Amino acid sequence: MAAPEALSLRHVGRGDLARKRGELRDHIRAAAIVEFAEHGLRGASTQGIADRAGISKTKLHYYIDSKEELYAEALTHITGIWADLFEGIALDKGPEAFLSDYIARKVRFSLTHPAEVRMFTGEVMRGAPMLHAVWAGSREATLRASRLIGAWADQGLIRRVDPLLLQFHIWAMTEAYAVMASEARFMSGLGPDDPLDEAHIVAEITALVLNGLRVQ
Amino acid sequence: MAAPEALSLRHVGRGDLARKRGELRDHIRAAAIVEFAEHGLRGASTQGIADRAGISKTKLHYYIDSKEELYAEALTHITGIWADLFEGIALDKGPEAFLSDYIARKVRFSLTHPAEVRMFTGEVMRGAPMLHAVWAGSREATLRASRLIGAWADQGLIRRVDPLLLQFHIWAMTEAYAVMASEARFMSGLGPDDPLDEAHIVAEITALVLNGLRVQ
DNA sequence: ATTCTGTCAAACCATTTGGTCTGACATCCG
DNA sequence: CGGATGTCAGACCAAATGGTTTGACAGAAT
Repeated sequence: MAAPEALSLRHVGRGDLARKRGELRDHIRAAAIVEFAEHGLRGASTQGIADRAGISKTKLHYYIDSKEELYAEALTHITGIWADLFEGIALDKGPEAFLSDYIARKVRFSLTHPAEVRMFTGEVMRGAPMLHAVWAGSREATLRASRLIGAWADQGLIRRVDPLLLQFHIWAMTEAYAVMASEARFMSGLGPDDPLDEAHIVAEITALVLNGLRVQ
Repeated sequence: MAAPEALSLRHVGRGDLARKRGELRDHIRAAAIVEFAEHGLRGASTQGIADRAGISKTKLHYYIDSKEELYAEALTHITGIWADLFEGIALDKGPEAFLSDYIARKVRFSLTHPAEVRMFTGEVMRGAPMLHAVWAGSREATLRASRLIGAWADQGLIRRVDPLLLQFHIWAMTEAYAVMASEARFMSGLGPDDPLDEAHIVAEITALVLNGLRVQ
């Protein structure tokens, strides 16, 4: 197999050791997420992670204890970013404003952080053995959103739907642009590195959902 | 790691060797698909495949040449089933009939063959290096469907949409019930082995799409 | 200067991996 | 019967894996 392209590691002036160390850990995690996204926990190799990070395997193990620990840390890092993404989203401006904002944020994250979404999806695909703890918290947010959607239906603002399945469907459509990005590019006639049209994607999903709910 | 449960291998009377041989290959492929779905090509082990098939590693290698060959054969097998699934679907009965049928078939396949869908999705996630040849044919069908959807819009039967993205979104929603089945069960409060409600899922996706397109 | 701490490469190690070799046994064909 | 062919388990092997040990070097503190 060809050596993977090393991520660029911006040069850090010596003297600021704590910061340098933290940045290197971030850099390693970013490299690891790409490797885990492509090969899963079992298929990922520490050598592959080191190569992607542009460091030796020894240096990698100077910063981490084990592959499993790095995997778990990357997963919680991702779920943390994910939760942060929806801080401060407006819950009280009605279905159209909320759904438009929600969909736009999800699509943007999928396009800017495809490796993160893929690694997460891979973990879910193999039964999510390490995620049930994380999900316990996320389930709360999901149920809260379900009640909100149910209330909209009560008020006649939208057609009555299964709120949980609606969320599944929005997740599926928005995350698809990370998961099956290669398929989307191929079918669209784009090259492997051409950018997907974020505004167009957001507009199409939003229109499908708003019309699908018969938002008033 | 605990030994994976071996798939049941129905006893085959001796004497019918050709049939027995073919059935054993099918049995091995089924076991391999489960292993590949869970661990990807690199993470899958031939020992794991042999264990799942309930045979020795030697016996496995008596029937296959290499892990890669088995992987490729499983992929083409899956795409073959997938193509067969849509033989004879009615193209001329208008959007509602077509979309309802299409969604129902996709959901059913995801629920009855989750490992197949997951293995395929895994391959797509890692850039689908082995699928571009397969996709060349499938792209034709996709473009044909796009023209059909465009014609519906021309006739005023549906709202105007990007036909390609509409297909992506239907794929994403329907395949999600294989890909993120564990997440769906968790969020729904179901146990890991409880069945998902196929009719309900089909109804919700179909309603979202038909309303989303403002089908007349 | 010396000692201590953080950083890192080369060599190394035990285990697991994909895959083969040898040889046994069974069945079919003459 | 006897050989040819198909089927399969156990021992085996080279390579790759995750991870450790050794020791070197740099800079800061004493």
